[in-house]
Amino acid sequence: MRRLKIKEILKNGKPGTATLIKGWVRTRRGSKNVHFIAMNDGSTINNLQVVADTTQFDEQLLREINTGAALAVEGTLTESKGSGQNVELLAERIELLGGADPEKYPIQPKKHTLEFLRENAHLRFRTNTFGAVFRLRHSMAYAIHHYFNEKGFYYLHTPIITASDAEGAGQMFRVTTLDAINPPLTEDKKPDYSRDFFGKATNLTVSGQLEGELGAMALGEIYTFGPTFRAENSNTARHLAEFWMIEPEMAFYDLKDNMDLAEDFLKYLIGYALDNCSDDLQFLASRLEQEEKNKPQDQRSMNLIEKLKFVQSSSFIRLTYTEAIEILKNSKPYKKNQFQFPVDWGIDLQSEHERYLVEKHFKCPVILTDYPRDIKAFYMKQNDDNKTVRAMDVLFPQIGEIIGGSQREENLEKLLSRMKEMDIPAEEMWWYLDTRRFGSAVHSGFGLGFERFILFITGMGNIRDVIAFPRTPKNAEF
RNA sequence: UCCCUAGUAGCUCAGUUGGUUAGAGCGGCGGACUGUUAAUCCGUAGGUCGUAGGUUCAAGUCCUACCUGGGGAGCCA
Repeated sequence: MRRLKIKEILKNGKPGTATLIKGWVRTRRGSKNVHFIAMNDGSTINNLQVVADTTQFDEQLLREINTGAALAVEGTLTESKGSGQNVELLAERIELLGGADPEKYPIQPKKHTLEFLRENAHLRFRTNTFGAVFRLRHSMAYAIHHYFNEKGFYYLHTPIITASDAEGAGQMFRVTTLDAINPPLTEDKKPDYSRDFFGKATNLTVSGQLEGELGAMALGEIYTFGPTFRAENSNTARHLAEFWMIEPEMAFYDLKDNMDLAEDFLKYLIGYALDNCSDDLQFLASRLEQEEKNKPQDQRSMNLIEKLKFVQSSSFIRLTYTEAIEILKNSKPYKKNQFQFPVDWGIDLQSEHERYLVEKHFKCPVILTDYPRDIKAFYMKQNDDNKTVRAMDVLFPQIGEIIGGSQREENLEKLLSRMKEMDIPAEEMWWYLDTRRFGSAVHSGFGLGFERFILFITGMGNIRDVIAFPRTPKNAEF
């Protein structure tokens, strides 16, 4: 008999059909005559109830059907006599595929804290919450590829190992095969990377952007979607040492085209989740509502699904950094001295400033543009005012910066002079600069932190709970 | 990395100004129950109080260091 997925049975199952399922026991309740087994196979958040006539099965077998055990169940689909489900599986044959010792199995049919489940990350997929999170994560990854494919973008695989550390996007992880205790040394007693595997010092990538630009300047529109590594000692609910990033890069796009794409892209993904993941979203939404009940009234936030619909239907507010500084200087918290950090043109905005703009002033996603060039990367297009660059940051409520991007500097001389000012060795970047030497053109791109986006979509609070096996300082378990 | 905070049973927590045999709920185990919905009811076992030092007649409780988690900040996606 062919195994059916529970998702399919709950959707299309006809009473009277002989059916085989395989999955894991969520709960078992029993009485003298009948046992009820809630089965989940990961295909959906919903369980299928298996009904087993106690007298027809071996007592020892029933005893071993504990939470966490893997079973194959063959039987007849029937209309449920109880409330709570339409159909259930009347078991005729139950095979214990793998038991789960109830004294040792850590996942109980009760509410666990997210912290505890994080320590059991290998088993947390078996909970409703993490099942929902990881099905959503998959759907969003799929939707991202679908979106770009429909728009004629090409998926470009940029390297994971890179010799350039020019971008300066944070500390990098060194990749080496040199002996850690006795590396070959140069004359001035430093590790001799010329004798390393690649003949030079190499690291894990912090961004695929620079290589992405090379692809865009021939293929037109590309995107990368791969792992990214930052060796920053960041200990927050929004940072990972290993995370996934989507970086589209488009020839002939100016900053406005870039913003239009970013906004349309985010809204498409939200719409895809609403249309295709409603069971999981519904579960996460009600889970969040339970949590919100413990908070004081004024700190409660919008229902997850309402929030997604709101962002999907709103026009993101676009304004320049300079305008944002004006708004902040005229704000109540500024006048009452409630900001912890100063507000002045030229300084980088702090989270408290971004949060004020997004959550208090506009109450809507915001795209900030045209930042002072001194606080932004070398490759950003310089404005004619000689002070600002064509950068854009998309700011979301609670998450903060979810997208960072810019129009790129396509003028070779301007790019070179900026690199010189910032002490970036142009010789090592010859390949990057060649795009400006040969057939240069206006182009733009941005980076979307995948996990930060999944935080937004799922309403989860900690980035370590939206990636299967989080890598953070002092944590590389599993 | 900085500031704050926490670590007590498998899990979630209580444990008074330091004072005798460390408590509960859930989970586990045993039993009851003709269809349950994280079932219900009765019974029962289960603890080097994060680790290492120190103060004290006496430390789960006070002090120091370290480890780990959480909240906030910085860096950023």
